[in-house]
Parts: sequence; C-alpha cells; structure tokens
Amino acid sequence: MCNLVITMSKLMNIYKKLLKHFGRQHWWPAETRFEVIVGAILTQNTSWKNVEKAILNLKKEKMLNNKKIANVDIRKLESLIQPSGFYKQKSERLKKFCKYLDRNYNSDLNKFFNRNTDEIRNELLSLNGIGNETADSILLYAGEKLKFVVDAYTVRMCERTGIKNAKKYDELQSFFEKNLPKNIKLYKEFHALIVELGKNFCRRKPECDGCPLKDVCKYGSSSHN
DNA sequence: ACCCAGGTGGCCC
DNA sequence: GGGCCACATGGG
Repeated sequence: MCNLVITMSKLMNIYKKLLKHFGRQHWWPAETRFEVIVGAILTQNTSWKNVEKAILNLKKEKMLNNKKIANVDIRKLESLIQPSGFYKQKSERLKKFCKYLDRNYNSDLNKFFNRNTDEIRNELLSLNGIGNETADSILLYAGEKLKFVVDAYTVRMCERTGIKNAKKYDELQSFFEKNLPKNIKLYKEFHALIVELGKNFCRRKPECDGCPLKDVCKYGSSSHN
C-alpha cells in the first residue's frame, strides 16, 4: 500500500517535470476522430511530418472519409499516402480497416466506440496492421477511452529512470494504469510528453544536457555528458 | 554514409 | 516466447 503511493507520486513527479519543461502538447493533432485513426495507422514507425503530408493529400482530394477510402482504387490511395512511407502495406491496411468499419458499423464511429473498451480493443487487434500501440492510440485519442499508450520511448524512459523495468507491452501498460489517476486528459498529455521527451533526449545514446528528467535518470547525475 | 521516425506481422528456432 | 527481417519516405 505504501509502495503504491510512492510509485504514484514518482510517476506524477515525472509527469509534472515533463509538463513544466515542454508545456501542453495538444494531442492528437486532428480535426476529427476519423483523422486520428488514419494518422495512427500512417504514423507507424514514421515521422509525423511525413504523415502530415499524406493526410493533407487525402484532404485535398476530399478522401478523408471512411466510405470513400473503403471504396477507393488502391493505386489511388497508395499515391496519396506515399509520403508516409510503407505505402503499399499501409494503404492496404487502411482500406481494410475502412471496409471493416463500413460493413460492420456502417462507417459510424459512434456505433463503433459505444461499447466496452476491451471488446473494441480486441476487435482492433484482430485487424491486420493494428497492433497494441495503434489500437490504444485509437482508443484513447479517437474513442476517449481510458487506455494508456505505451511506445518505445515509454520503455526507454522507464528503464532509464528505473521506475519500471519491463519490456512487455501489457505489463508496462498496466503499470501506468495502476499508478496513475484515472483521467483521460492526463493519459493523453502524458503519452504526448513522453514522445516529446524521446524525440529530444532519450535516443540511443544518453543526451542528458538540459533533459528535464536529468535528476531522476540513471544517466543524468554523473559521468555521462 | 549512416541512423532514426508517434510499429506491425511473418518467419524461424 | 523471443530474435530477426521487410516494409519506404524524409530529415539530421
């Protein structure tokens, strides 16, 4: 019981440091929840800048719409999302998702999300091209569900601060979900901040100069940098 | 000339 | 259940 309280405050301490240093991130950057879903699929192992170009192409062609993508010629879709990389598999997977949503929910995201979170999650995971992180990004940022998103930056941050040593997705996710207040806005902001941290400081080699977690990181205190 | 991006699935052992 | 690998574009 006492350990739980300590871990909670440690996590919130990290959150506060990140928020103070980077400010609010305003995630997810999208106008609709369908746009969130498209972005979540396109950004897999890809920089957001490239995804923005792809989404802009879809918008210019008025193609950012579930029924339209479900019925578009695959070559056309490939050419529009080409800047986001892996465009052949991404176009196929995106189209399959849209077809699935159209067939089973008449392309209605309200129907799709208006169910038990675990049920939606399992359904998302059953679709080709949607793994843990994409599914949870969709649940949290498009569906407003209480699901913490874990990514490679999260694993790295936890390892370096020593707050939790775990590599398995589910293990790390439940760690955050157990030790954080059940607050969707907090989940959204924390994940976004961890990504921002990772982009700036937590790369392969420790770069601790100016890092907001320097004083709680095993690389931050002495010999490194 | 590397290395990395807001990962995932397939194949092998 | 883990360790590789392909997938593709664009930026540092």
